[in-house]
Amino acid sequence: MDVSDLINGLNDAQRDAVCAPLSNQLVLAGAGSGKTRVLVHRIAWLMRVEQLGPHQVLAVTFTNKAAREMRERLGQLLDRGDATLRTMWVGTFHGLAHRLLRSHWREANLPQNFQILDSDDQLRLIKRIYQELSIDDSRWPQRQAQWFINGHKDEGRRAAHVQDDFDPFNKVMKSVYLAYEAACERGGMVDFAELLLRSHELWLKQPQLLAHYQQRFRCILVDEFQDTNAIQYAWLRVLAGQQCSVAVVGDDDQSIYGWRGAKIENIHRFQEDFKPVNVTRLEQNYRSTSTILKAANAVIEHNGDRLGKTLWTDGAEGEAIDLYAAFNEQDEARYAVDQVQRWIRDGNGASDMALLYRSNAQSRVLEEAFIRADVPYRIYGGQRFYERLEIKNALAYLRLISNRNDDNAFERVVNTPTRGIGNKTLETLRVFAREQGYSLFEASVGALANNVFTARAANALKGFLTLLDSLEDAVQDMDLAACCAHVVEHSGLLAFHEAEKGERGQARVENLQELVGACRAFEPDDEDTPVLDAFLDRAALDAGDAQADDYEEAVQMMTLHSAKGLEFPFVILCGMEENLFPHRMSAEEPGRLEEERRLCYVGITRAMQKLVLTYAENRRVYGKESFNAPSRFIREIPAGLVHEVRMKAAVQRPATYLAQDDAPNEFGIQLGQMVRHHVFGEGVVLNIEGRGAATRVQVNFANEGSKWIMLQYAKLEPV
DNA sequence: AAGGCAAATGTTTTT
DNA sequence: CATTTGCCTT
Repeated sequence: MDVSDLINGLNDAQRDAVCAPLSNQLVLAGAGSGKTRVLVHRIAWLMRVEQLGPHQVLAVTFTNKAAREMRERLGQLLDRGDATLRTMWVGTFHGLAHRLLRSHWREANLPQNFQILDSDDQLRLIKRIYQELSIDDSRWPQRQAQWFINGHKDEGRRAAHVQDDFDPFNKVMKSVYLAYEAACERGGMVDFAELLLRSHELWLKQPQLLAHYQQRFRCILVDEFQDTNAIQYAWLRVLAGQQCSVAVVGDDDQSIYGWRGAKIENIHRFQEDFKPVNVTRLEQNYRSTSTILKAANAVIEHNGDRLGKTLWTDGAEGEAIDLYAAFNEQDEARYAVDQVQRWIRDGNGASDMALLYRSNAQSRVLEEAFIRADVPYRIYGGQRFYERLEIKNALAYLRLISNRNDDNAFERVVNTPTRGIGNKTLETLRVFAREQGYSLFEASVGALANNVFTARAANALKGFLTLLDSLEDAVQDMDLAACCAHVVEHSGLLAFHEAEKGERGQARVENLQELVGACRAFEPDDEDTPVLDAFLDRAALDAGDAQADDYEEAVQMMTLHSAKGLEFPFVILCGMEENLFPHRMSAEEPGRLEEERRLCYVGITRAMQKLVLTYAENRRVYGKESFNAPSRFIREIPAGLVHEVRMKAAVQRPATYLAQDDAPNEFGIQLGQMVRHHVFGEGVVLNIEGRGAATRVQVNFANEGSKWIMLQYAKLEPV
C-alpha cells in the first residue's frame, strides 16, 4: 500500500502522530507546527491503513470555518467524490449535536420542528421572563442572567441542579433559569448550550441509541481541544465509550476562551480518563523567524502551570522586533499606515499584513487613518450577517411561515414594519396566551374571536394575521430563493428600510437582497428536513462571515481573538499598554492575567517574518484622555530582540522603559512576589507602576482582594 | 403608538 | 466618542 503521499514532508513528530496505531492520542501542537495538516493526514491514514470507512470517523472542530477547511483539505487528500465526504461527520460540537437531535427529536423529547435560539433570541426571551416574574433588571442585569444560564448549561447543570442557597443573587437567577427552561420547553426552543446538554442526556437516557453510535464510530478526532468546556468533554466521553479511539489536538498556551467556559484542565483530565494515551509534541515551528519565536517563548514562560512546550525553528533569525512608542493613538495609527505603505512599496501584498488589537473599539481610529491615507483594509469582526437586525427580521417572517407558533419570531415582527400594534395590545396578548397556554399566534386568533380589542387594535392585528396567510399562500410552490424574495418584498420590510434615510437604510436593503442570494446558493446537507427549515437552522448555527466577501488586496485588521489560527508575514500588534492589554478587567486575577498572556502569545506567533509592537503614551478612551504604562508583556520580551523606533516628532524621550522592568526597585518589591501589609495581611504583587516616591504596586490580598498601595507610605515586607 | 431627546454605558467571541 | 436605552412628548 502506498502511503507516501500521507507522510512525505512530515517531520518525525508529525509522522509519529499521523502513523500511530489506532489508540487514544494527545497531540500537543504549538503555534505554526502543522497541526491541521497532521489532523487531516491522520484521518486519511486511518481510512487507508486501518481501513476505516468514512462513516466510522467523527471529526470535531470549533468553528464552521474550520470544519469547512478540514472538509476541503480532506477532499483534496482523499481524492474521493463528494459523496464519501458527505457521509463523514465533520463539524462543530454544536452542529453535530444538532444533527443528532434532528434525527432523534422524538427520543429527545423535542417537537419535530424545534427551533434554535441564538444569543440574541435568548436575551429577548430572558427579558420577557423578567417581565413575567417582575424582576428588577437594574438590580439583576439580564445579561448576567444569560451568563448564569449559559454558564450552568456549559457545566451540564439544569435549573433543578443549581444550588439553592441563601445567596439572593443565586435565588433570583435560579428562578429565571427555571422559568427560562419552562419557556423553551413550551415553545420547542433550543439554545446553543442546550444542543449539547440535550444530546448528552439523550444518550444517557437511551442506551440503545448510544450503543448504536458507539458501534458506528471507531475514531473521534477533536481540534482545538484546549477550548472544550465541561459539557463538550462529557459529551465526548460518553460517546467514545470503551471501544472508540479518541485523538485530541490542542495547545494549552493558546487557550484564550476561559471566560467562555473553556477548561484547559480537560487536557490533563484527558490523560487520566482516556488512559493509555499516546502523547506527541509538535514543537518545530514552520511559520516564524527565530527572533519571533524567542519572543513568544519568553512571554509565555511567565505563566505557571503549563504542560511545557518550547517552539523552535531551523529557519532564519530574521529581523528584530520593532517597538514604537506613539505619542497618542492617532500617532500610532499614522505609524501603522506608514508601515503598511512601505511594506507595499517594497513589493509585498497588502493582504499579507495584519493589524491586531485587543478590543474592537481600537479599530475605529486605525480605520479612519487608513481611509485618509487611501490604503485598502478589511476589518474582521463586528456584526455578522445573520445577526443583523434586518436579516433577523426577514428570518422571523420565514420562521412564522414554517411555524406560526414561534413566539420569538412573532414578537419580533408583529410590529415591524410598524403597523399600529403597540405594547398595550401585545401585553394583552401575552397575558391571554399565558393564561390559556396558547402561543401568541393562537392567542391572537382567540382574542379577535372574542372581541377583546378596540376596533383600531383589532384591525391592526387582523391585518398582520392576514399578511401571514397571504405570505404562506403565495409561497406554497416557490423555491427557497423565490420564497425569500417574496417575503422580503411583501412583508413590507424592503419598503421600510428603503424609506430609512442615510447609508444605513441602503446597506440594509442590500443585505436583504443578499439574503435572497444566500437562499439561492443554499445547499442543504440534510435531505429529510424541509428546505426552509434547513436554511433557518443553518442561519442560526452558522451566523455567516462578519463582512461580505471582500477579497481585494487589503490589510487585515482584527482582534487577537479572531486572529487565532491565522498567519501573516507581517504583523503589527497595536495598543500594547497596561489596562488595554492586559485588559483592565483581567489584570486583577492571576488566572485571567495568564489568559491575557496567552493571548499575547497567540498574537506574537501570528507573525511569520516581521513583528512590530506599538503603544500609545496617551490614548483617548471613550472620549477621555488616559495615560497608560507600556504593557508588561513588552518587558517580558528579552531586550536583545527588540529595536526601539524613535518617534518621528522631535520630542526627546528617555528610552528608559526597559530599565524599569525586572530590576528590583528601591523598595525591593518584584512582580509576583508574596508580601505582607500591616493592615491587609498577605498578598501577591500583581503590578508595579511609577518609580521613586510615586511607585505604586497592586497587590492581591488573600482576604481583602486587590488594592493599589503607594510604597512610600505603606511598607510592604517580603514574605 | 411613534418619534424625539437626554442619560447611561461601555472586553475578548462561537455556537 | 458613539451607540443604545429609557422617558417624555405629540
